[in-house]
Amino acid sequence: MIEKDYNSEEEFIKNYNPNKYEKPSVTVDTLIFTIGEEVSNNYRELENKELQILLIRRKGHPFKSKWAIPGGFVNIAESVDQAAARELKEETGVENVYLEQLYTWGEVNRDPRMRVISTSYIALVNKEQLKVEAGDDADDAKWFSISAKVLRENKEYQEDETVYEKVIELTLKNKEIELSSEIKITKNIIGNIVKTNIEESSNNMIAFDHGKIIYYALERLKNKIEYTDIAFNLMGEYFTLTELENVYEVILNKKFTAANFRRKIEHMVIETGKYSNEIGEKKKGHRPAKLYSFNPYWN
Amino acid sequence: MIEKDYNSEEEFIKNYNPNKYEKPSVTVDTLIFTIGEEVSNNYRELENKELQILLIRRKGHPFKSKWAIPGGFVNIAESVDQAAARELKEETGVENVYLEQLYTWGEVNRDPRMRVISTSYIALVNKEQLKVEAGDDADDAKWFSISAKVLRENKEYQEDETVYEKVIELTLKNKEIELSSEIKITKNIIGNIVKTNIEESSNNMIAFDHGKIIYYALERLKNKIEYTDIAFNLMGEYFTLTELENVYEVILNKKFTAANFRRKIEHMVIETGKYSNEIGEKKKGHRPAKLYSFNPYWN
DNA sequence: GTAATAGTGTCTCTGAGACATTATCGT
DNA sequence: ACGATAATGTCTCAGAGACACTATTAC
Repeated sequence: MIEKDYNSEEEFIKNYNPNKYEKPSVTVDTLIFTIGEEVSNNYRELENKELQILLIRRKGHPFKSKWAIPGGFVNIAESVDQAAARELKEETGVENVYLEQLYTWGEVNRDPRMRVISTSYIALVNKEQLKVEAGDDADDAKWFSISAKVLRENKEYQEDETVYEKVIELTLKNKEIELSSEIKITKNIIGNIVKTNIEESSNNMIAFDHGKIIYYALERLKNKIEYTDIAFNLMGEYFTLTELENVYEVILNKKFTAANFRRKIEHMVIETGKYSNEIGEKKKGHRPAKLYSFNPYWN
Repeated sequence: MIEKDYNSEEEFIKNYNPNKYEKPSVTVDTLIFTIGEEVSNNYRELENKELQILLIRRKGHPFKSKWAIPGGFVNIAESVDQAAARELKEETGVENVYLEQLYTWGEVNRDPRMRVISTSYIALVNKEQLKVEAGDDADDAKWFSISAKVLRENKEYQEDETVYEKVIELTLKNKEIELSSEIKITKNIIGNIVKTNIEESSNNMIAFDHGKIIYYALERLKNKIEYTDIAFNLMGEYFTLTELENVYEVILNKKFTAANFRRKIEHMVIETGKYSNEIGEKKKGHRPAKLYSFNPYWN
């Protein structure tokens, strides 16, 4: 890069040509997660919880009528964070929720139209706070439950190289439709250097590389829920410990023992003195639970 | 976004105008970390280890003659990952080292010339593998040792809001020069929602927002070294457990007890049968140490 | 012998997990 | 009374940390 030697920074900037290089387009995608519940018929039983993500059916090309993570272009006058928050608000009406940058996807051929670099964000919202239940939306946005299954796992010890492969099937479904994506994770170990590669080998009705992105987000959630307090972003103001436990179980896809779970998180919550049968219409045929709130001083 | 309704995806793409929106420029910055050592005069003593980062003195505007993380524009035909690897190779000559995406910085006024979105990467290299000791480089690249000090910490419990503030002083220095940056971390807790903000309040001879980026990378390193094997990317093929311990200590800025540290990482290493006095010219006036190598099967 | 690092053994404390037991509600 | 969830107590096991101790080298 050879440039004329300007004396002052001001002079330099005045003469700078910002279109010297061909530029990629930059977009944001916001993965909106929430906890949904299936109501049960039994008056005694609690609702079944599941992790859900909001997807949008594309109206135009490319990937017309396939399902995609909501997103759009970053305007020239807004920060990338702001663009993500804007997309979130447009789609769900909510603001001031948990919003964390996930990853920037920079492969050359992600979008058939042109070179697009996309920064993805994770948003965690509590379903009670959603003004409009998405799904009524003109956009054809719907919540999909998320589940992932390991299809294959393989480790090969060669001479100078260890290769680890795992194939995951990601399933996104609701009452009307079921989407799926097969993701292959490859770890390549040579000497001390571990290289990890993620690719989407096949996919059913999911736009772009969004299956891969959802998988990546799920892994991030699993990690962060273990050592941070992000789970509380999915809770309402008051919650029972069983509800909180369900959120952990749904994201980590494993069961806890109630007694152990309570000890694990007791320093993060505050007893409110309220009970689950006092608020709302949740009359259940069993012992009412104490309602807790998040303890902002826990660490 | 109103678009004509094309019948096929091919037709749509052919007619798509990729310059409908004004685009930002996209750059990559690669934070190159290594472990450096100060040789000691005492024949018995081991070298003092320190965490170092490679910075470049800017030759042109803006921020002329200030120190910056090496980086550059993403070419239209290369992926963002490739751009980061290319920058790394240009600067240090190394390839096939650990390279991890850190974060994408998308504030509007990061660069006075124009709108620049920058994706930063962390590279971990072993100094022995560096062909050219950077610093001889025509680019005026130099290694700086990194240290961070907490200047102030404050927690305020207001009615509906908890505000936590921490001010960190980041110091980057080598024999000739000392740079510094003051970084303010603010946590804002309202209800269940925790928002974290990082800003650079002041800065001495560091270009752009690079002080903030280095701080962010340091935090990532501290986190990941605890639950992954990234530390081994900073080691050579053979190493002693004391060397490994030093790497952990330098990054985490705390001391371990040797016996405990050994138990902690024993499942990640393999005894090689070699000893530290057999390789190289490291004749030291104390008991020679066993040499270990990374155990790729540890998890 | 000395001064330095290398390496091991033991104790305590803490947190996670398994499991058993009691409490309380709506029907 | 029944069937569900709520809540607590106890035991074991594993890992982290503190600390004391022994081993081995170059000079």
